[in-house]
Amino acid sequence: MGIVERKERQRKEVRDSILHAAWQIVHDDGWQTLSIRKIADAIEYSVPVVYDHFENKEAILSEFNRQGFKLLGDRLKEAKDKHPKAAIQLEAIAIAYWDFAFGNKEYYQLMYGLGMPTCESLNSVPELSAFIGVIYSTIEELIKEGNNKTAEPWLKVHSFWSMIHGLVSINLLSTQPAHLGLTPDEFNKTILKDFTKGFLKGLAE
Amino acid sequence: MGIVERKERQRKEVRDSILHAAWQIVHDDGWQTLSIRKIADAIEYSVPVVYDHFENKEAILSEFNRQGFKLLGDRLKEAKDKHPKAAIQLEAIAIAYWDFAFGNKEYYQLMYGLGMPTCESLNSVPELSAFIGVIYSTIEELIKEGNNKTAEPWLKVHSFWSMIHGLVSINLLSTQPAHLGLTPDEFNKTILKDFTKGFLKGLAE
DNA sequence: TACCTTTACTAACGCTGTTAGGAAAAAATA
DNA sequence: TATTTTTTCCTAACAGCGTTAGTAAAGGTA
Repeated sequence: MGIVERKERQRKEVRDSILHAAWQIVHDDGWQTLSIRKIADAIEYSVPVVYDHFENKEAILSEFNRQGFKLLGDRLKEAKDKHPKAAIQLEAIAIAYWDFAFGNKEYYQLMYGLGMPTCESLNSVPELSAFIGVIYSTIEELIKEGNNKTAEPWLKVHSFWSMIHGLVSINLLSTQPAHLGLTPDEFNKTILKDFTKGFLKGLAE
Repeated sequence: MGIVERKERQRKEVRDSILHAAWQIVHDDGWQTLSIRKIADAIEYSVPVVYDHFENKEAILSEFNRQGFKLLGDRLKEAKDKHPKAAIQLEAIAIAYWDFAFGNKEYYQLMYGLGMPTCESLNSVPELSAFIGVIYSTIEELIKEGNNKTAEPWLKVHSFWSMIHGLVSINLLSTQPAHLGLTPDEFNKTILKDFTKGFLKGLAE
């Protein structure tokens, strides 16, 4: 008699409906508004039932976190496998990464812990343009000095800023283990200098 | 008679004490635990007093957001002004940026909206290493093909990943305006390709 | 039918941001 | 100085949150 099987099946159905409802809420109103009570309401069960399937709210988020990285990995692999040469593969990976992030903002935000309280900002902070200005003026100067006069300063500024911010934020989210016998700080400053070197070469042509 | 002046001074004192208390809480236990009640408790006033000085919690965070960008801008300017040549200035800026971020984690996290619910992770997600693997294998292949055999794949992987993530997350936080007559998407994909090109050059030596 | 296990509920605890309304203190006026 | 007005500040509440203890009902077993 398949009683236990049916029970297991029903259990899984409820679990899936929790994830489905959660995703709907996140999709509609963002991670910040996701709550256990809303999920319970959506699946037409009481609150403690949710806790029979997930230890706590974080466990639900973890599930999506995993899904997100799985999906991203798959997309990168797909993009890579479309081309035979590694050089072209790398660009395809970059584009695929970009498309994933913007085609699945909810996933990406969760995966990298984006989306804190004051996130509307960035645009509305006057101090931001002042700090960008420091980078801008330096790069402007470099273009003036170099041979690559057609280089677009804004483009280069964004590239430079992005690189550093990416490096920083990845390291702020997870404490990297030691690589190559270097401390994480040494390792990352090596990346920083390596990148700056390549960046300068791109400006000097 | 300086009654209004004294009142204004006292008002400012309370306002400052709110910010001071808030900063202490954030420094001790992180942004996630900051609450109006805790602030009120720390300044030995009741909750509504806080609302006499800040419209809401976000206004307090905005204040620190501004401070953060101001401080970052100043640090970058300092670093820049220590050197005469733009090329060296740029590296100094990169290092100063890094040092600011890790010397002022609280500011940086707020400024870039880092620090969501499931942020312990990144390390504990098995799917992450799978997705990194796709990038790793491609770069490994490129090093094998190129002339720069001593290039460190891990270093390059982190550099590549950081660049894309930085670009993505900055664009997810704020919708960039159109630059150079390109849509933001076009603009950023140009950066992406430009960066990939330079990156490849660095691998080929 | 009597028993036991599973399932799902109500109700609570201690938090959160935010605000309405009233008491007390300070200042201004008479 | 006494009275009135204004400012200051607090208590208490609303509505929401994650989480859990304790209980009633339903399902399966003997």
